[in-house]
Amino acid sequence: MGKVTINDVAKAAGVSRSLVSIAYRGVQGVSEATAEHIFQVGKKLGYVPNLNAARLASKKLNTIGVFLQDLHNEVFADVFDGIRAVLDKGDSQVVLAVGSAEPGHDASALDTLIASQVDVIIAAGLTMSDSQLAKYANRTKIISVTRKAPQVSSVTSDDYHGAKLAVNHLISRGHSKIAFLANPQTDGYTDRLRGYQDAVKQAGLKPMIQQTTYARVQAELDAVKLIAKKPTAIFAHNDMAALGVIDALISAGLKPGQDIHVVGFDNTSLSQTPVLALTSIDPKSHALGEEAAKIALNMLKPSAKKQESVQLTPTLVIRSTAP
Amino acid sequence: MGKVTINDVAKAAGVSRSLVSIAYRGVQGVSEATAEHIFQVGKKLGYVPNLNAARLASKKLNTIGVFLQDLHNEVFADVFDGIRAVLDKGDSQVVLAVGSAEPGHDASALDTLIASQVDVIIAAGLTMSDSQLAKYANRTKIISVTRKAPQVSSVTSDDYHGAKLAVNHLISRGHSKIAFLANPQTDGYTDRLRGYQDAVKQAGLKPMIQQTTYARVQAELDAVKLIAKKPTAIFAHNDMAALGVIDALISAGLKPGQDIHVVGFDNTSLSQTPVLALTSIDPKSHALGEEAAKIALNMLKPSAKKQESVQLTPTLVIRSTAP
DNA sequence: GAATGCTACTAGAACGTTCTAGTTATTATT
DNA sequence: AATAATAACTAGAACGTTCTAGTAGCATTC
Repeated sequence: MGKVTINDVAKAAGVSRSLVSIAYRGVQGVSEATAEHIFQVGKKLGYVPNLNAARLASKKLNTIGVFLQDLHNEVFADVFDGIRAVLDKGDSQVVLAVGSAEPGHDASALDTLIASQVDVIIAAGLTMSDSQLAKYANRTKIISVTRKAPQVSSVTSDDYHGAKLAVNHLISRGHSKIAFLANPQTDGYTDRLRGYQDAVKQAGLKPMIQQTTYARVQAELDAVKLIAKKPTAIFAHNDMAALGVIDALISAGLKPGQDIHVVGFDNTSLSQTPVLALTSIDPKSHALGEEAAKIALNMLKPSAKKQESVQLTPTLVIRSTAP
Repeated sequence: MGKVTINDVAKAAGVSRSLVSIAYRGVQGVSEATAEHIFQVGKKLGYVPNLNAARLASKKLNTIGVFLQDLHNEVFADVFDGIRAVLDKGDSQVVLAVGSAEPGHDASALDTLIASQVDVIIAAGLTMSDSQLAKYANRTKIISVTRKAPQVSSVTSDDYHGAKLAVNHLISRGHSKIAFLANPQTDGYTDRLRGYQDAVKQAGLKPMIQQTTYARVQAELDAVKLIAKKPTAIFAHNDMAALGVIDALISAGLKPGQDIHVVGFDNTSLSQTPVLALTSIDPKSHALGEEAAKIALNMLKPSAKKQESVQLTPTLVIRSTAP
């Protein structure tokens, strides 16, 4: 079980170590015949190039670090799919790190990526403070996805506009008591809040806001409080929270889409299922991932701009919880 | 932005490179005072140990590779939480790789983990063939989670028993036309199928089986076919498929839990929501992750057994789709 | 007061790659 | 026929750590 190294392959194939390296990296400088020979010997010996050694020795290995906040929220799976759709075509490598409910965990995940010497970091759903994020941006190239941040490259959806879309849809359907279930811990909180407030104000209505936290169960509890205030429609800061609202409605014997209308945010595959049929704002998560990956690839080039931000325009997807 | 190395810190702190290494690894051999001094200098210079170099030089770095098949399926998030619950306490490091819908992708993900020189691999939801998996097991220590495999360490739920639980529950409620929506591509397919068949046979009933694939949308289409055969209850191979079944029922104007009963498998947080209230078999995903992590830690020790397998006993969680 | 053990530290050789600067052949150009 | 250009290959120095074997100093033991 002793590890087979590049030297073993070189010796067995009767060539230099350098040539084996060239062959395995697939760069020019080796004849097709010898390359084939080297691969055969390598395969026989069970040679697998040591990625750590490669990353140490190589300056230009195009390693991209990806951070995902929460595996339980499908948004991040969508973003990751988008990232991979772009990256899989090229010759870059991906190092993954995921966050957790614990507060400081996203910082330590970024630390691990930096320690792995990634060239760029794509971070989706960071919860750290703006100032902490700015510090990281000083140390490494970082692209924040879903979370807007001053001084840092970001790929986001226009949360303000998305919130307005949601509320205006409800207003156009004649609602006058529109509540907002907000999560201050989540990306785009301030923008969605502003969008909600402006839309409500412009229609001459009164805002009705309830704060909640990340967990769906908590959203359900807070939704109960909100329902007690008798709104006719509820806009939830994301689909997971919207699910909490629907749960609360059902437990209260109310029918979503009839007694109270509900709009979510994220348009996850969950909202698309006929059971839920959740009207939701589509932030184009997959496209966010793609854009972030493209920027990441740009940043690998020496000519890269320091900062580059993209904002996509969300759309409203009408389903039966708010027809 | 030039990288700060251990040598820079050593020089600036007036100590040897070795001592800086000792301090940062937190091992014995440095006085508290100098360690503090080293950290201060390191912090001032912005030193971050290069993980690649460390992994290359070190023999005993306790690196554990984790493979997750599909970020869209919450089971794997649960498993990962379990893994982390155990691993976060120790001093091991985790390298993550995730699969995708593409067929050969899980093999290349394992290759990457092996190339990263991980000491053990915890692989959740592998879809490769038994023989291919056996080959990997020859090359590296590997623990298969959710997927049982001969000759390979595995942590699984008793799928046979789980399927029987589901079917027997339906039988006890008086059902006589119980269908099974099966996915041959998924873990535990054969066992769940056997469990279903045996339970049905023992009750003197006729099996009614429809195959489907991984995607939920496909499950919905296949569920439609199944419904045409007029079963009174449907057992789905997992929660995602059960969701497809429920979608199909609703589209057909039928009420799950009333017109047709539905049982899923995985007990994901989704099934727990009041909207769905899906009766499901709980394979203890979180515990599976924990057990796998414990075995992985055992395997790091030189005295480790070659193969170690654990099987947990699933339970039935009754909710309103099959009361 | 010599031997022993312990703590705090260091020098220098690994670890397995990549990369720069060559060296040979071989082919093309004048 | 001489020169230039190209292709195929190599030697050896990085890369930034860890680890083994050791030294110096000091307290403890007999």
